Amino acid sequence: MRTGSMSFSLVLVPRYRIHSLANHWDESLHNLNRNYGNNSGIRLLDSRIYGLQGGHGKKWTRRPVTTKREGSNKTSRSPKSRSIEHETLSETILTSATENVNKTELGQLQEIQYSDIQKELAQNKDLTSLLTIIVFDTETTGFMRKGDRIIEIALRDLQGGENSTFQTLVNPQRYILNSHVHGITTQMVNKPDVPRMEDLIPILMKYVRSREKSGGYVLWVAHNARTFDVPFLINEFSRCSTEIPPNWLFVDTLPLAREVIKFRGTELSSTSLPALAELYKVKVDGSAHRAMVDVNKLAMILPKLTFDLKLTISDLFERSFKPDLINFRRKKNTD
DNA sequence: TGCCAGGCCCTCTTTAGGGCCTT
Repeated sequence: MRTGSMSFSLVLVPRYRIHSLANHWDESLHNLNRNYGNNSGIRLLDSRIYGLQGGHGKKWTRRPVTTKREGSNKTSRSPKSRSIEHETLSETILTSATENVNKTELGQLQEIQYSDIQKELAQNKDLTSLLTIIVFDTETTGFMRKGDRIIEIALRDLQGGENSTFQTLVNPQRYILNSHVHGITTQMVNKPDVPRMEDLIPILMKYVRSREKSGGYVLWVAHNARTFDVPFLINEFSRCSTEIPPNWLFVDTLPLAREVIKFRGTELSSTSLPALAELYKVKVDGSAHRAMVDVNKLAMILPKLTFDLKLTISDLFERSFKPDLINFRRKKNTD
């Protein structure tokens, strides 16, 4: 098991129950400021504390590939299969027969099923008791979904509390040619103590499960998530024959930044993460383009962004998407 | 020979083109 480069943080405040978006942001921001203001509030823990020995111990169930067809980036998951997943979350059963469902029907069912989830949660007055909001970021070997690989992943549970962050390098088992961007070199990741994605995924899933509420959903938030982080995540899970849990939903903050620029005008020079950080006067110590640094930036930007746009948790949730609804279409769509 | 990222948004407009955003 390659776990040596993984780390968790212990934020020195107790966990608390989220009552509202404002409370949620305020508390999270407070924790983040407290811990990053003096850069001393986070202690890195030995990964063994979290019990990371299970990767080869068969503690986790690998699920069949359902996110990608062989030789294609298009999703192979059908709504029929998803309905099964909703019923038996831990035992996904897929058959080749699901491949034959009419495409139009599939699209309609996808929309219906997902909107049902959104409706259910959006109408739930105690939405915050069901949602875990995780800000995340990935560093990769490049921009190409097909060929490039994730080499670092970091995430922060905005609920705070013990072990609210997760960060690790990932061994892509290849040379890294864009070290000038993030400072992560081939030598740093191609080591026995750096987990490969197949080692990491079960650990990551167990970590997220430890953060999520019973019967709840996990809202993953990233900047440009829809066309960058999430497709990379989908491909990595697919390569490892593991399915992204059906209760994971994703929010892209890039469209939110575009909305802000409409009424803020030239106050926001662009919709990039650095521009947002500048607008909201967010400063985080650390190397730019390292995953946890960008996670902490976005974690501090998010409450300001939602405040500007007057978004509630329900609003944020309604803007979320499921990974299997991402269009893996070619440029100049040939569908 | 064809591929080389791709979804979204804006503009000189949508039967299109180019820039932005992510590494």
